[in-house]
Amino acid sequence: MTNVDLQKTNAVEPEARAGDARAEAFQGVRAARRNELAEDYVELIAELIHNQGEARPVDIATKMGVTAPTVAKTLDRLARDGLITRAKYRSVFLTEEGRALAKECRHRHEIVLRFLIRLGLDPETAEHDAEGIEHHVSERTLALFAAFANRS
Amino acid sequence: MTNVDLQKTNAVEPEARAGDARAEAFQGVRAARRNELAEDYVELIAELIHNQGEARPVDIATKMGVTAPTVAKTLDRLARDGLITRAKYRSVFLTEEGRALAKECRHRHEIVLRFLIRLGLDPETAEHDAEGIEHHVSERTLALFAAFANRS
DNA sequence: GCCAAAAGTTAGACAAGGCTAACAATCTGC
DNA sequence: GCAGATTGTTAGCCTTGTCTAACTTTTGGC
Ligand SMILES: [Mn+2]
Ligand SMILES: [Mn+2]
Ligand SMILES: [Mn+2]
Ligand SMILES: [Mn+2]
Repeated sequence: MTNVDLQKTNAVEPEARAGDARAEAFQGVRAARRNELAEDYVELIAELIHNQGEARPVDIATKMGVTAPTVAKTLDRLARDGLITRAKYRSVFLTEEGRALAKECRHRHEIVLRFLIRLGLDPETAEHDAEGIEHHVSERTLALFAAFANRS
Repeated sequence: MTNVDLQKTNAVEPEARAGDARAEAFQGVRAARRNELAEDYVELIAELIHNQGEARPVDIATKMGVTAPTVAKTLDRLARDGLITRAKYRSVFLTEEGRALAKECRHRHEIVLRFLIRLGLDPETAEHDAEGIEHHVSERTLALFAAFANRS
């Protein structure tokens, strides 16, 4: 129906878009939400590999605050999506793509965290909020956050 | 193991907590995520009622960028949760609780948006990012955002 | 080297949130 | 006041992400 309206009233529209700017914003947020878990996982996996030498499901479960079967299923999805490799009963490895994503996420996380602390937030709340906010910050916003965090 | 370690090293722990601060942060983010949709819906419904006199599912679908059946199912959940009331083939009303939540969400949204614009972001990107960030901002952070947005 | 504990997997349940297809009710313009 | 358009509902499918229960594999202390 909205589709039909669009086609009628706007037949030259380059993309068959879903309507107004609001709808686009919500669609963007939904898209971001779909990546949140993968982002948090690869970031954590990279950190575990760095700190402990390997990323074991049990540690992922502890840090994420979920049960082991939840981790197992999630890791299967990450493997399916090409972000990690794994073998039965073994610890987890990042693919090239996973490593790249982890690096990017860590970078974003870092900036958001430093920004919040610079704003005046206590480190604990900052860490908490950064963990959620990081997934919803555009490149532009990130640049502004970085500039603010680094200002003298 | 971390669990066991914790129990060993911290047997007087008041709450049987799930481990470290990290796990708590992730659990908090997951809790926030569970409320996102309800928050966006009640905020939008309040706005539609204010602007058009009523909130019709078709308009909710258009603004949210989802299909009508998705809206129907979501509205059923909101009704179950006491945030709205609805009758078949009629438009949607907020309960007292829904109205309170909508007001709070609108307030938060407003502050986050003004904050981002004040930071130097273009209004369109600001609207986009605010739509995601608003759900992950603690009271403390919101206060800092408000102070920054209102500074002279 | 055995065997118990720890870690990991598998199976299966369940809710949320998205979709399409098909049908039902309401509204509107004549 | 009816027919066609619009709006709304229902049914059913799918994926994600969580859990518990039960099983298997690995590991480590003796
Ligand atoms: Mn995060
Ligand atoms: Mn993070
Ligand atoms: Mn929002
Ligand atoms: Mn909002």
